[in-house]
Amino acid sequence: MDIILDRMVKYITFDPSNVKTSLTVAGRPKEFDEVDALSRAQELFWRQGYGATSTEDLLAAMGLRKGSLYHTFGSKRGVFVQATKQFGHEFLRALRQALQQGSDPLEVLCQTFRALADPSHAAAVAAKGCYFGNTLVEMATLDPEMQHLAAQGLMAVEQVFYEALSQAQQAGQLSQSADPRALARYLINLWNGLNISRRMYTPQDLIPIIETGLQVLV
Amino acid sequence: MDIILDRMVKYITFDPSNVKTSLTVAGRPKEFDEVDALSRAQELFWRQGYGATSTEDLLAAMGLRKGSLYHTFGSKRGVFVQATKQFGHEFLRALRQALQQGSDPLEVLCQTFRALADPSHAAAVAAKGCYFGNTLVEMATLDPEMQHLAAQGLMAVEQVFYEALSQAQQAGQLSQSADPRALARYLINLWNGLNISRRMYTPQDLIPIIETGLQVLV
DNA sequence: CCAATAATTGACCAATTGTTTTAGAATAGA
DNA sequence: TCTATTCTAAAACAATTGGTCAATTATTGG
Repeated sequence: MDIILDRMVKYITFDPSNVKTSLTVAGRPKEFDEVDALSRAQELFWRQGYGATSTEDLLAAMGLRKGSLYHTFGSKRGVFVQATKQFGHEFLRALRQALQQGSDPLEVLCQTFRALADPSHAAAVAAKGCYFGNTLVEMATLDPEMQHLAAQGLMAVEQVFYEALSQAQQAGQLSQSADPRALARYLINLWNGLNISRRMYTPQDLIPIIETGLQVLV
Repeated sequence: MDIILDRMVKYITFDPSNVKTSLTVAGRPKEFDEVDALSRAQELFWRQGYGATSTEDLLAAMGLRKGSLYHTFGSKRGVFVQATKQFGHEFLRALRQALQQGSDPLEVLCQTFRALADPSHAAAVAAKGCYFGNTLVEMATLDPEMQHLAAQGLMAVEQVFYEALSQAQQAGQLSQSADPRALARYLINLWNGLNISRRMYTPQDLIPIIETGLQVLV
């Protein structure tokens, strides 16, 4: 992958004499799909965290042998870094699509929070919670770089919230005196709180918490 | 300890013929203070979590040899359980004292949250965060019993919040239509959120989040 | 002093950890 | 076909993991 990317860069940037360079490269081709393998890793890290996931766990889930994993990703941590980055891209793309497409972004925003108290959603995702939040808590005292990566993810979510709130304000759904940046951060904190509270309250009990939390928007 | 407790129970409940039973018992006495040792363990679990703390880490911090640790606590998990219980008792005692003693419990409650954005507090505790919240996140998918223990701790905090809010309501500081139970849970969620948000924002940036979060109380 | 009990010590343990190595297999380009 | 390159497979690795054990030491009560 890196090799091909490297070639792509050269392909585009080099002078015309090199245009004929192939995008592929000599050598045995990969027998697995990197994106797919990272998705499996993602799932494990999401459910169990980094420390509680062993390399053997990863190998089994990704369908790889040690050689392939270490050749491609360098280390267990390397898998974690790439899986986390991939999750970030996927999650943010989906979130942006949900919040930017509807005609009423404020309503979609509220529904996004309310969905966290939906029992069906609860069964599927609540056990895992927020990938960023989990990683941030686990890595905070162990790996500053990973902590930063997780924090970056959440700040990107903040940005999406901010854009939705700005849009709502321009549409007159939000008081002109409201501060969309401050509200976005407040909502991130509500989000983060629910990542923990979900594990101690029933979906039923989460509803009033969410409604009280969203009160500041109306 | 268990032995002495057992003797204490017998001492109190048995018929007078057994009153002479000593509270101590034959055998070599413990050379370390259990409460103190658990405090050291607590500190480690708090900072690094359970998985990232090895038995060797524990032995070094607690000043014990393997034999003593396993004789007294049974397992690494046993240390975790007891350290967590001890933390719960200590933390809740301190919190109750802070909230129940002042003449203005609502004000103390707000100050408790504002303290989370105090840089000096940040340096000391923010890196570790909330023991209950951290444990809840880590144990949620690994150890249901420990998850329950951590959740219990947070629900006890909820109860302390509830009592402060009820008191404030009776004193007329809170609208009669307010629901102290719902507000207490909302505040627990604010608390839980800050346990994660603290790791991505500066203390400066936490302030408006906290103030917005406390807005529902006025 | 003796028997019973309990705590400490240090050696020992099997299993698992993340990682490396070495040999071979599969491809592209010359 | 030869060479360079990349990927895979399997074995081997040292280190660390959480935990056990037998022998010894310290205490209480009779």
